Amino acid sequence: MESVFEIIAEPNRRAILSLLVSSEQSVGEIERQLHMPQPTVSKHLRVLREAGFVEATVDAQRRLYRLKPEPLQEVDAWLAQFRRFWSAHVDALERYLDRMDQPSPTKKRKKKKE
Amino acid sequence: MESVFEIIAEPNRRAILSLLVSSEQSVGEIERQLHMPQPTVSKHLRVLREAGFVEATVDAQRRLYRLKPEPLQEVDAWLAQFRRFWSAHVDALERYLDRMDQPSPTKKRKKKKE
DNA sequence: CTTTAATATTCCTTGACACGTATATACGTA
DNA sequence: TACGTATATACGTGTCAAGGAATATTAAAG
Repeated sequence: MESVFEIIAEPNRRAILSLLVSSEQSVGEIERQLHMPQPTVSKHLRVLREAGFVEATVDAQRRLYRLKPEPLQEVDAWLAQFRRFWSAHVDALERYLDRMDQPSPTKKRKKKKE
Repeated sequence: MESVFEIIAEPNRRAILSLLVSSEQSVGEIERQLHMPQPTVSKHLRVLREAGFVEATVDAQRRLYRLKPEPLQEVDAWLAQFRRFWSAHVDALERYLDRMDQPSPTKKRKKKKE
């Protein structure tokens, strides 16, 4: 389990991360909100913790987990190389649709979305 | 292989995507630049194609593969929910560093949070 | 000090998938 | 036609990670 991409490939782990974005949560709270068995939650949290996605503080018997930004920023950094590419694509599509708008009604151009 | 996250979990597939961001490439070109066996390249391209990450056009015996933006934008959309969070973190860090920077060398530092 | 609550860990099984090797298909050309 | 090139697919294999069930650990409460 080396890369951050493998970590977020697991749907339950993504769900946990999404849950933690609002505020820190205990294991039991995560368990209840996501309807997952407790050992499953603990095991995924362990993976997330060791990969640096979350950290925990002890509160009596509870562990409160919260998000850490760095690994997700790493994903963001990898995605950055594609943003230039797809914004160029959107521009090309818009130019294309603009050209389609003018000509005769025999073309298949459909309605524009609001 | 349902989610886009599982697709990009594989390092060779990420390498292929990064290669294609500059321009379209044939299977053989990918094979040579990434030093991967040809069947491996073809198999990964199949996965990427079926997931909508790439598309191919036929040029004689060659297939020219190029990037499609939508699936990567989907990843970007998922990441969006965390940007608010980590920019808040960066802001907090910057405020902290600002407080550390401004005072004259004779002043003492604030206590770190726990 | 026994019990209950919260979380972590262990063991086992199962399935997915990445790889290598070999072969198949398709196209162009002598 | 036969042949070389480019790409795709089939098959067998090993690895690894996720899930379930049971148990261990730790802390608080009684």
